[in-house]
Amino acid sequence: MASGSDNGTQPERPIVTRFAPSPTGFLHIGGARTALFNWLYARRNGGKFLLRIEDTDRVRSTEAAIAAILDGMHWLGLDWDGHEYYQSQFWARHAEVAHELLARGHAYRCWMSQEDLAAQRERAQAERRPFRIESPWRDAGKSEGEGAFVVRLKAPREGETVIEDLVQGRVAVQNAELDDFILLRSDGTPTYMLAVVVDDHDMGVTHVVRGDDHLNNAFRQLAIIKGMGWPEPIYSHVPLIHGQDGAKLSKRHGALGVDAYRDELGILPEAMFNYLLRLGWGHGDQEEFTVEEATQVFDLSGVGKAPSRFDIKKLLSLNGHYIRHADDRRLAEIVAAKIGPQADVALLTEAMPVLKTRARDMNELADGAGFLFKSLPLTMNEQAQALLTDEARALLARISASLRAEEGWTTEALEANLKAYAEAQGLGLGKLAQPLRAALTGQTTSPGIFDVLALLGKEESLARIDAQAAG
RNA sequence: GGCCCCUUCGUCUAGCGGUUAGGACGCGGCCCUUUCACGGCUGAAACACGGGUUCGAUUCCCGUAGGGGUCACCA
Repeated sequence: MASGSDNGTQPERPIVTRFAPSPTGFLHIGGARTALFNWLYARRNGGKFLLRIEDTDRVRSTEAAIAAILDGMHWLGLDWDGHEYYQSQFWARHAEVAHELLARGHAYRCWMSQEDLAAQRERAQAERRPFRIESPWRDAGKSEGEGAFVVRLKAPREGETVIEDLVQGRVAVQNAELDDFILLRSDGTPTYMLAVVVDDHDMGVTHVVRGDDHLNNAFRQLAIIKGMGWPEPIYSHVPLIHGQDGAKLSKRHGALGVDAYRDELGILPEAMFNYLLRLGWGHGDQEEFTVEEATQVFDLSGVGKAPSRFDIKKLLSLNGHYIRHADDRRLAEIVAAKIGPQADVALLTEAMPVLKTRARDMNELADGAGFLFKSLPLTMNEQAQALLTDEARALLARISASLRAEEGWTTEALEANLKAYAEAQGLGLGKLAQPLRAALTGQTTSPGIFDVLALLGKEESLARIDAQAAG
């Protein structure tokens, strides 16, 4: 089978991928999909999938965000190998590498002030030429400046850097475009650019799968990797996910954490898994994938290069599909938690087969189950109220009498009973079903009326009917 | 603006020189039917544009337009 599982660069090494979120927010759709692709690629190829929390930004990183990310990954079934890594633990190592680069002549100390830099930038702007930092310290040899300094990479200026990206294909950039970015800040702390490279190397990461907003960074990072003489990872830059309007999905743009999809929108993890898998990736005409199937056929070479839009309608549709195929007891437990203490898991489980074809998310499912736990007097919605005309109430009274005589209170017996009654009265079934539905549920939509009767039980059914019956 | 990437129905996608351009979501219709769903059938709906290359381009190349990403002592 054709496969992008390796492009020949490091064929001997076992595959290691990683997901490296920064814990400044919750696990968002885009991050979840990146994690999913990394996980699938590792699982598909018998490799390892690692998790590294990029908590270098101590101010913005929070414990709550870390917990939410781990929780979201557990929910989606994305398990990582070994313990999770924390980038902040490796500061000393990052600095060590920076000094190694210094020693090798691939980096230099720079005493340029931020003011000097701003002036340089302004001048470039005034002359309408692209700005690229030009530090006088790049080739200053052993000379030293005064006070605080940063360590900059001495980026190559000749030639070009090429990446054979599993998703993007061959991408080349002129080295003249690269700048002497900062490795170590003036307070001695490492920048992200240095830290990722060092950590990925130290963790043995062979395949870097991430959002394509990092594509440009890859060229810079490669300069560090080459400077250290380390093996180059194989990159896969996955296109970003956009919102319905085509704009980048962001926090202020309706992006939610996966926990919100679970708790507020009532999405099942298998639906989210499947939706994310199919967003940006395809495998022939297949729409539905079990986790097992996905780990057998997923390949990064099947990931498209264009960004894709998040479509809640399709997610919901898939979710409805998975609800219909989900275990009744499991669904009942989730619904019971939404309904509250009056919910009865056993009854919900029994009702689930006729409930679950009518819901696309767990909230709808809970709403649909609501009638089971109502108590008299029932609250009627407007349409139900309108159905209960005097004529209908009179009919209910007669049906009540007929039903009272029913001994076998099963769906089948009730169906036979009511059909016989309707026929005897020369009425269509619809004539009695709707008033019954209104009386029994307070609504005009519900599962089949015989099922409703059976689920409610004889006593409760009759009580609800009698409450609306007249004449 | 510089650099990089992208462009098949409204959306997610299949396609990898020759197809009636396929599937899914959504939308319309029909069937099933006690309501609403589910399910089944069916309809409308796309190769951004312009040049090449070729016997033949959705497919390969180059432009144009449009979209996206990135240009920090953030990650």
